[in-house]
Amino acid sequence: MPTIYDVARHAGVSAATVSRVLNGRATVDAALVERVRAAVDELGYRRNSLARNLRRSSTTLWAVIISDVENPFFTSLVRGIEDVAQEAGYSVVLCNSDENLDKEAAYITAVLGEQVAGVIISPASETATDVTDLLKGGTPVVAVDRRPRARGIDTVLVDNVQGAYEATAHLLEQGYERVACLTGPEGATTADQRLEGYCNALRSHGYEYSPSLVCRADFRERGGFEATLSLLDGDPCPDGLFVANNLMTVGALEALAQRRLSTPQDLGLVCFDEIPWADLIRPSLTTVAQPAYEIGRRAGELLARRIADPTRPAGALMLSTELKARESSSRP
Amino acid sequence: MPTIYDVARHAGVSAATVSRVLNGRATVDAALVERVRAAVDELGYRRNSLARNLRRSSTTLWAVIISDVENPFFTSLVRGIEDVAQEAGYSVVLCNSDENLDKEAAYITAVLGEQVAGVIISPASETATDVTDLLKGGTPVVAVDRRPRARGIDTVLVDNVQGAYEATAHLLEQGYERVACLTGPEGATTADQRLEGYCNALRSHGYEYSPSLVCRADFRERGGFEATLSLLDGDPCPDGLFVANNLMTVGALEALAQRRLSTPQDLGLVCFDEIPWADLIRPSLTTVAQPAYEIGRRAGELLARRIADPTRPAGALMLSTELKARESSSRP
DNA sequence: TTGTAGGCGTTATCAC
DNA sequence: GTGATAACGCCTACAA
Repeated sequence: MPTIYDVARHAGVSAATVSRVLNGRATVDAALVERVRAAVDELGYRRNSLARNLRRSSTTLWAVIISDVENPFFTSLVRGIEDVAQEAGYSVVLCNSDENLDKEAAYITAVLGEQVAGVIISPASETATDVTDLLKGGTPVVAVDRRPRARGIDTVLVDNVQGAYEATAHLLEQGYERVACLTGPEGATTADQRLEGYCNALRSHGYEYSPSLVCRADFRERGGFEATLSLLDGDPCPDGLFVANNLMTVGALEALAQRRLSTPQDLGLVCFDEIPWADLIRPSLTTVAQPAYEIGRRAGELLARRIADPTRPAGALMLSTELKARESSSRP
Repeated sequence: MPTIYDVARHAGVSAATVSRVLNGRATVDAALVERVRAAVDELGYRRNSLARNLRRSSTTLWAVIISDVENPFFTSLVRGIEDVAQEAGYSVVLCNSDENLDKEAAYITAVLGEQVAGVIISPASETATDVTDLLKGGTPVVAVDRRPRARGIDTVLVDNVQGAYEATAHLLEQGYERVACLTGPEGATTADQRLEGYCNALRSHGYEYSPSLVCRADFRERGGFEATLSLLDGDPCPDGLFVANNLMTVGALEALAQRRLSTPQDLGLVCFDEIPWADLIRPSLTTVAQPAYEIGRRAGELLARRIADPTRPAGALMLSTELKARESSSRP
């Protein structure tokens, strides 16, 4: 692999001049530029990013720490980030935390050593995720989806309370009277806020909150399946169900199929998170769509801006969800 | 940020010794090890990977170049790669080529400069994708999903011909008589091989190949939608349809819905690629499942092995698909 | 405008 | 077993 010195020798200039041409900063005599470019082509020179990174003590890498790339919500999110990153000249390193705090902490440490230019993280836990090491190290951080404990971090969220409110209100207004809520684990802000929205809707529509109509699971398919079965076995038996994320909804649908219950006749169903196949299943599935791609884009833009100006005050962005009423919640 | 020299001073040893302790290669006196570790903790020292990378002229990064993370097939694939990578101490950089050769080429160039430890690529084109630069630079490469032009590359594929054969044979054996095939663009090996399997099945079942029952699209939803409509308008009108990938199948389902045709009564449907919601739609969808996660794992393992021993002869792995017969192809 | 020279933080090669 | 020292390849004051 030729170095910048080989190019310099070949072009009859100094290494500094080659560097200047390559980086296009200072002005260089047109004739020299020409000779340097020719030498670069002839030798097939390519800049060694490792040396450059060390010298500049920074990389052009963004780390994205999320729980699981196989979740369509995170997939779209990552795509949004990646598109912005590419426009801004960064690459994206993927880190699946699997909601596992140890894995997440290991990634944070690794990312510190790698001197990534920035981090976008969906904190596995509001209370236990610790990004202070990153902040201390001066690494720009943007949080998405969930609010981090540390303040002063750029954040992109959706209005979970409002989204869950609309979902629940929609079911109540369709005439369902015993609407249950299947939400995520305690301590996850998304889970708690969606439960809060559910409660608000009950209250504002004159219904009483019943603990036996609320169940928590782990935001995964298996958990959704079991939790739905237990809700169906409860007393009172729900005639409506609001599920707080996409994966648990898959489990809920399986539970309903197993019990031979159909929507919207036996039970009205609304799910938080847009689902690619919501329109394809019969009956089609009513969802509270999160703008996942847009969340990713905004997070990427915030990160780029913070990298450019580390002193700017941190901002929190809250995007809206959109209720997409389909068949599963339309009371016959 | 403390450097290795700060640690050395603090522990009263040389930088070389600190390095030895940190890398655990050479044997160091137990007492010194202790002092070094204490100094590391006290100072909160963390290795600067940039300097290490430069010195060793290598990184612990794998680049994964695929067309789109939003495609569930690639998502599972990436997950498989990522899990192996983590076990082996590597991180994964994501590169979406969008099936765009320029973007792909740009990533290949970038990846060269970054001196990644290895590359896993799903080539956008068999003929036009050029990985020779990578090979010349000595970067280990593993191809997945599609066969690259250059030989001597580790490759993980599925048996597309066999999978498509089974899909088509299944439809014919169910009694569908005018089975159409919607495949991908010419030149994509996956598209061509799946078409080949379709043709083989027709022949072995005594049916004649009819050009008007074959249509090519771009492997995307929109293309699948339009191609399906044109197939339905063709003569003869198909009573069965084999769609060569997941995204086009979404388009096909939309086209069928628009025409108010239902499976399996009006038309038998089988799709290549497993689909997360295949079991949830009604009627459920018959698929030819690719072991996407497994492909990713195998590719990761091959890459790790090649990095360890760059001289080992390249191997090609072919995994099997599995026909998952569900309702959409079960002739009433 | 161009060249010289020093150093980014680490690891590997020497002597000791 | 340990310590000094020289790179790895690039960028950037500073000097010319």
